[in-house]
Amino acid sequence: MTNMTSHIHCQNCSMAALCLPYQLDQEGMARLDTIIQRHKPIQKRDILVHAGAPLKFLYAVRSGSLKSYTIDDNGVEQIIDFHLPGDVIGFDGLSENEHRSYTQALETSMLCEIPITALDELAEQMPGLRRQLWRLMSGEIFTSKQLLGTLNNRTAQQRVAHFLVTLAERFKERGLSSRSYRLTMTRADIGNYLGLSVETISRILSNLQQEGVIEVQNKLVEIIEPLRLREMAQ
Amino acid sequence: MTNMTSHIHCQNCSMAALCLPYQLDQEGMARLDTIIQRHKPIQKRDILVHAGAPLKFLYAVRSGSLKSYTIDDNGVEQIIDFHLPGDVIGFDGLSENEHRSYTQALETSMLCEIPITALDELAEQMPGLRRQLWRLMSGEIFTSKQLLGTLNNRTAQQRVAHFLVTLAERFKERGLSSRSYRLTMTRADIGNYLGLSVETISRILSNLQQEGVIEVQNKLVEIIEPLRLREMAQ
DNA sequence: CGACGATTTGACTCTACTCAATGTGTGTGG
DNA sequence: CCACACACATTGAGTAGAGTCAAATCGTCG
Repeated sequence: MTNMTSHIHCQNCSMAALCLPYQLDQEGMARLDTIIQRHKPIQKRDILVHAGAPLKFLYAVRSGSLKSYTIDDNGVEQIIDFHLPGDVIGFDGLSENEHRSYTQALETSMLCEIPITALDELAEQMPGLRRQLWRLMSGEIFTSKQLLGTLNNRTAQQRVAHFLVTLAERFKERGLSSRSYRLTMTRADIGNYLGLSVETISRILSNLQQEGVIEVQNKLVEIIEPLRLREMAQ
Repeated sequence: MTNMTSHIHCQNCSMAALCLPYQLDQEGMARLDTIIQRHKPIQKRDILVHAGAPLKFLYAVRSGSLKSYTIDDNGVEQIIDFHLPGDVIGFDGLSENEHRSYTQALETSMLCEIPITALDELAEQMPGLRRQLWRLMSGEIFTSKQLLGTLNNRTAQQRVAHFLVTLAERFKERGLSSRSYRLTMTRADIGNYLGLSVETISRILSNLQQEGVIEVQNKLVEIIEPLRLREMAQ
């Protein structure tokens, strides 16, 4: 039997428009494809990278989802990101040549492995790739600063509403339903990320459901009134 | 009379180690220097860049300090960054080719203006410059995600202590005293940045002073017990 | 089927906010 | 150089939103 993953290439990956290949021509995509390794699937709870480990690869998410977190001086986990297909993991480590956070799978996930040195060489020759790398990093800078503003000066309800809206937008970009989706992270993860307690997350999801804005069934979320939810996020 | 600023070059700039020229050799620095314009000094309250304006230049701070902020849908200012000498402003705009935030001087400040297109061309030819650009962007990604973790799940006192410690570290990197410094931003700015009210900032600075950890005299801060302050930031 | 982790709900507490009043500094114009 | 005005900062009192603690229920994976 042939390797089932052997036919996966940037050229036919549905996430290409969000990922490194964005705006590359056929030849550029083919060149990028040659340096990329397909990583074996990782299982729920598996740790992809450890904070402090040397940064040899960036990883692009092909399917599934992951969370990144740091461990602070008190040994407390602090989630800094959730990764969906098309996201590139590891940019925060480039400055020190080592990973700055842990990244753990929230479900079985498939990844592409991109060697940094080969990527640098390719970026030298391909202005389009260089621009996309800048674009991705710049976007990450903006969204994390934006998030800062979203969390500061906002109530618990606004934060949760913002979280749900942002997830919906991200799913939509990925060709998935922005109306209903599955949360692969726990309530505790969401609370940690938003700076709220588990109980508060649970209560607010219940309230939003009672008000008819969303339907929640365990991990499944359905957004009944997208506009109202968006207003609540302000 | 000759232009007083004409003798300022990357080669003799004291901020070179923090800025774009880091780890470039003499020749590389000279090449970088040719594309950089010295911007005329900007005065307190002047706005350097407006959100939405096309991104033509990055700016490096040579002296002084600035704040960056967005205006949210409710017209409320949200400060996302304070810039000190050596910092590069504008990375968050690369993804959309326009500035994503406003940047305003907190005091009279001197800036270097770096044309993006020329920088891209130079980065193509100079691997060291490319690496430093990656390093700076990556560092910004890390610190803003780190800050997220610092603000979430932390009390007002921890946030303020963290803010003071971080400023001290940044002044130290810049060859200035990490023991005493002047806050160029108002208490309201600090509160906005940390997600706290002006009153809370004021009260906490008073408390820290009463406990003998710091001395505050208006804008002047002296850190009496750096270790204790650092502990309080945890 | 059983055990453990995740989630929900309730009761009480406390931190940081708001509102209000007063004090302090800075800068401008006469 | 001084006086006045305005922005900035401090301090106090009362309040509310989110945290903590506790207990019950639900789901999932051996």
